[in-house]
Amino acid sequence: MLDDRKLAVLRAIVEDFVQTNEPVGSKMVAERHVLGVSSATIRNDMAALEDEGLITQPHTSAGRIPTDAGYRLFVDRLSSVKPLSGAERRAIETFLAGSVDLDDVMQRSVRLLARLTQQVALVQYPSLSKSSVRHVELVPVSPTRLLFILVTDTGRVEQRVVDLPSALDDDSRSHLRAQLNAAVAGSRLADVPALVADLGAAAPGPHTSTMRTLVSTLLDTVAEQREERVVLGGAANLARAGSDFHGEVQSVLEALEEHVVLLRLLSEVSEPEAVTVRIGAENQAEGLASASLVATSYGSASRSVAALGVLGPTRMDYPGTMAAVRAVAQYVGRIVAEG
Amino acid sequence: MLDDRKLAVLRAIVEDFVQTNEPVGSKMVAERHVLGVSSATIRNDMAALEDEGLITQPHTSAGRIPTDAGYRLFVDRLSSVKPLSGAERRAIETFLAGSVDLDDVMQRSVRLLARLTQQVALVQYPSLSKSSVRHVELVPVSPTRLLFILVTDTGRVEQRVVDLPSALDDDSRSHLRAQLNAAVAGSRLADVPALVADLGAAAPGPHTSTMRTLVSTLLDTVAEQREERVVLGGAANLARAGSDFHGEVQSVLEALEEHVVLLRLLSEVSEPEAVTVRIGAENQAEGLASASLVATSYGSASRSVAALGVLGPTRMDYPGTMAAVRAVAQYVGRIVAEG
DNA sequence: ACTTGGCACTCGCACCCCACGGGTGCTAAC
DNA sequence: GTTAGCACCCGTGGGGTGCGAGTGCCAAGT
Repeated sequence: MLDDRKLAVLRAIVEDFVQTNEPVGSKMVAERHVLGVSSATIRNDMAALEDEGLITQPHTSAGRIPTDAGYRLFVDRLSSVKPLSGAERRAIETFLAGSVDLDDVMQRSVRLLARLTQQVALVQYPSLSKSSVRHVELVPVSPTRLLFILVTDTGRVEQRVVDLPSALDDDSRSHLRAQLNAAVAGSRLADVPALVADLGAAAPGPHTSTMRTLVSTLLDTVAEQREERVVLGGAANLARAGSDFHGEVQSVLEALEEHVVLLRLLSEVSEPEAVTVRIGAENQAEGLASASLVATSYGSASRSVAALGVLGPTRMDYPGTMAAVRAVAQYVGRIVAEG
Repeated sequence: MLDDRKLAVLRAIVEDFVQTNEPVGSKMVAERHVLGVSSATIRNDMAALEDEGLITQPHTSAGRIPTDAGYRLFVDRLSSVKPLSGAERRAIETFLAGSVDLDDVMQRSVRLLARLTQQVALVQYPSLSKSSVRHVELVPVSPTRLLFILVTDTGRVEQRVVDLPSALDDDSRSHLRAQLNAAVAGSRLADVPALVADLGAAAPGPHTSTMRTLVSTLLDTVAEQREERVVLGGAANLARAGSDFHGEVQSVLEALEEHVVLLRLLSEVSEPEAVTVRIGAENQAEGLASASLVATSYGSASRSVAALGVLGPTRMDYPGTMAAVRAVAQYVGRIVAEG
């Protein structure tokens, strides 16, 4: 049904349409690509491709444009990974090199990605649940109040003000801190709930209830809702590509403010080392029906700690974007693993 | 030159135009507002107002719309502060009540402000330079590396990874921390440079160079570039008001990504307790020529610690926006002062 | 069986034209 | 100083039209 030439025609249509943003007709394909057949033949092929639901015409007697399914096929079978230019690689390296802390890395990455792809970039902070505890610190703020600080091996620093049930002197504080660190330092945060389960109960002493408060703070910090963070950039690129979103720029912008939704989307790009592409309606999200997500996870070789990617119109340079996303993910992964 | 009636006409024009988004003509003014004169008279007044540069007509024989100067006059002399509805006050209170830490407060405030005003909201983190040191903490990460944490009385927690010149054992670390805290805890961050000036030099001991490293980290943290942060929200509201920006939505979005620019703008709203309005070209910023900034500072009664506000089209409900900004600033100020 | 040239047909788009109507400025009267 | 009347301006929108890109189909060719 779909012989090689028909696929070549599809590829030609996708490539031309991405480049020119105009419905592409049989004649265009015939003359801009060397397929060795006439426009009439291509017309027939295009009719077949349309029957398969891979392309469509915006209105009768205009050229064809790819459907979501068409892009999907293109991405899956027709696109070859476009290697980055040396200049781009160097740009990535120098851009990320000067980072001073995790916030800085996230911020720089998102800007970099937005600039490279000319689209909206999303970078997720390392998941707490995929990080390990490096240290827990208790900083006094007032006799009955302290700042609970959690530092992970991925560089995240989470803090939380805690109201204590009773006053706490320096020695007791040190003691509690030592206990907490002994229990959880070095462990995966995912395991923390199990590790501290008995800590509140089993430590009878003058500060049992304080310890219980601290433990619940710790658990709360790891808890679902607050554990994930995402930063985004390049929203201005939306305006430039505005027409591609069929006047739905507003709903895309609204979707971007729903970090919860973005995090869900990012969490679905599970497979490590591979760049995932979600095209149009494949994104199960309000307002992103004419948008595509190109994302991948990042981390050290052994484990991925979070995801990053870009969001753009379905009419997007997939090979180029995928290459950029993969490259940035590699660098960010390396930096986070070191830091 | 500008008698009371002419001003009343200007007010009518501003109000109607803000409401309808259509150039308002003399007839409209005559019938929708009770000025006791005929449309012909109003025509004369409008001619005068146009001579003064307060209104203009987008094209010959259309109604008039206010110029930047017209809005300016309206804001300065013609608008009465619109009190918030009880429902709004309650919304603010409940919305901000559940905040758990500073990040949370900032995030909630920005969302709240965006929703109340239907515009882009900007909230600046408390300036480090206007905060005091509550505590400095040194968390070991490896023998030659530690996490430098600075906690301010405004709830900000800044951290920084520091590479040490030599290994540091626990006791020395405690000692250095005690020294640092003794020197700066409780003082204004603005005064810190002076306070630590001699710390590096005057403390001869095995860890002089380590101390020097820490001091320079501390100074760096307070330094201009990284000290200020701003968070924004409600960008989707830009799209809704898109037409007001004369197709310059993109440049507005770009401006929003330049946090440095936003911070400069916010820093110019110095006067405490007053809501500052910058209209159109008064914003000395690329791409914000058709935007207005309504902002104010917030903090406790005694001192302001930062600013917040909203950015919208010049065609904006100034009284309502000003009321919302002021109210949110009051609540946020109170919360930050407590926390 | 596939390919190709030819051809009639279909629309979207850009363009033009013109009537409509809201709005103005002027003038003369009050 | 205010008002009614009036001529005039011009942007907007609807209808008509020609153009051109593109299609689908068919009959002939390989």
